[in-house]
Amino acid sequence: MDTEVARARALDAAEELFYGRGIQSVGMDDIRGTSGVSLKRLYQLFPAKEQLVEAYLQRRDERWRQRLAEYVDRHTDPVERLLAVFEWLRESCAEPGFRGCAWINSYGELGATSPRVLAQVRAHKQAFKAYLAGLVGDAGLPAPLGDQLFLLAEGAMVTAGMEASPAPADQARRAAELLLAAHRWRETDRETADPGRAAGCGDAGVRRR
Amino acid sequence: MDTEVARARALDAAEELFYGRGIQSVGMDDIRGTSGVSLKRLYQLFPAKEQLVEAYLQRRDERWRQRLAEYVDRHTDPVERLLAVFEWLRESCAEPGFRGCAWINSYGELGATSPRVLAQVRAHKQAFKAYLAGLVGDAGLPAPLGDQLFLLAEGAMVTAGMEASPAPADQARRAAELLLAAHRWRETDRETADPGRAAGCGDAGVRRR
DNA sequence: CGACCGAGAGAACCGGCGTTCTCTACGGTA
DNA sequence: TACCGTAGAGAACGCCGGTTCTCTCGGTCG
Repeated sequence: MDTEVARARALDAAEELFYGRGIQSVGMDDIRGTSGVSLKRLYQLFPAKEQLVEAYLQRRDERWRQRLAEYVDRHTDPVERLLAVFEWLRESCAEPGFRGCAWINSYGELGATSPRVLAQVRAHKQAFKAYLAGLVGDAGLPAPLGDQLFLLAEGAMVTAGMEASPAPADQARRAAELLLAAHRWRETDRETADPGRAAGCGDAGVRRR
Repeated sequence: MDTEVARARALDAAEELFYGRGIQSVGMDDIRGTSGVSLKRLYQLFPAKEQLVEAYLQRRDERWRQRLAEYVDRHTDPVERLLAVFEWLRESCAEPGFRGCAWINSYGELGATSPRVLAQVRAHKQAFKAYLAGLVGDAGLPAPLGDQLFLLAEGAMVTAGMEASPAPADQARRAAELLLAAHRWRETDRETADPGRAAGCGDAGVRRR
């Protein structure tokens, strides 16, 4: 068996088992059983379990972001591209075996004890946040919206996993639409009716009833 | 040592260690060392580690929701009570040793293998969501806002843990204000200018540019 | 054809951990 | 004082899992 094939099978098994059961609940022998790659080969490819975990998270990150980008690229309108993120999320959450965000789960389990895992988690979240920020910028919307949409997406993935339902992704999408509209209204308000308040980007415009 | 005291010390140690390091990374001997409660006593109080975990999550849930309610009860205005949730979240996230949401972390680690843990996690999230729904109802705001604020809060806790910063709680608070305003405007629009669209609660009012 | 290299299967090693057991000491009681 | 139940300290037990080693076998090259 080719080295590349063995590596791919090992990572396939790692993804299936680590994501489905949690990392510490899966032994290297389980990886061997599922992948068909012998222990000897496994340890040639990955000198320790931690590095298999790292490689699993990294490959999943690449694929995850690529699939997201492909889905988003089916749209050209900048606002539709933003909302497409939540549609894609909804599809992801509805897949069988969905169990929340792989990186958040890994963080809860190993974030405190494995610096390599922690680095992978942070890198993934940072990349996702940067991607959202790019979409927000392309739509000519203010940067804080990117962070807010990021929080909605995180909450949706976590909650969809725990409730075993894609409904949170729909709720997040509706919230995203409202936030979009709110930011746009605020921008136009600022330009036309009330330019003096442009500096304070806080809650001044919201509190009044 | 009194039984109640031993139980409390065991749970104190469990909370400190399980939350700080993850559950599977902490052995019963660590609990003993930190709590000063002998192994024999520990197993009299909790027949197995899983039940200590369960009790830890349950007691933390009670305290967590009580502290939240106390913070919220310092306000009387219904809208301020809603926003107080995010202020309290911000304070929680800023505490030293904050490492995200204990229940989300536990879900990632044991949700797939321990039904008792899974039940605790779901119960806690359901209770928090119900509490938010109550606040939203008290403010006379539409129910979907409760779910949306819930997602923001979840995202904020998770992200604050990973980034080791309370900033996400601030971002969530601003998003909450915008969502509140959006829902209110939509309500007034519906009553005054455009009652015919009241039935469709979807995105019709947002898409138009 | 024979020596060698690499790979796979599985045992072996070693430490860790959940759980139980033993031993000792102590405090209360007749 | 003698007895007894209890609690704590720590060892012991069994199992599991990460990692390494051994043995065997098939293919390759001189």
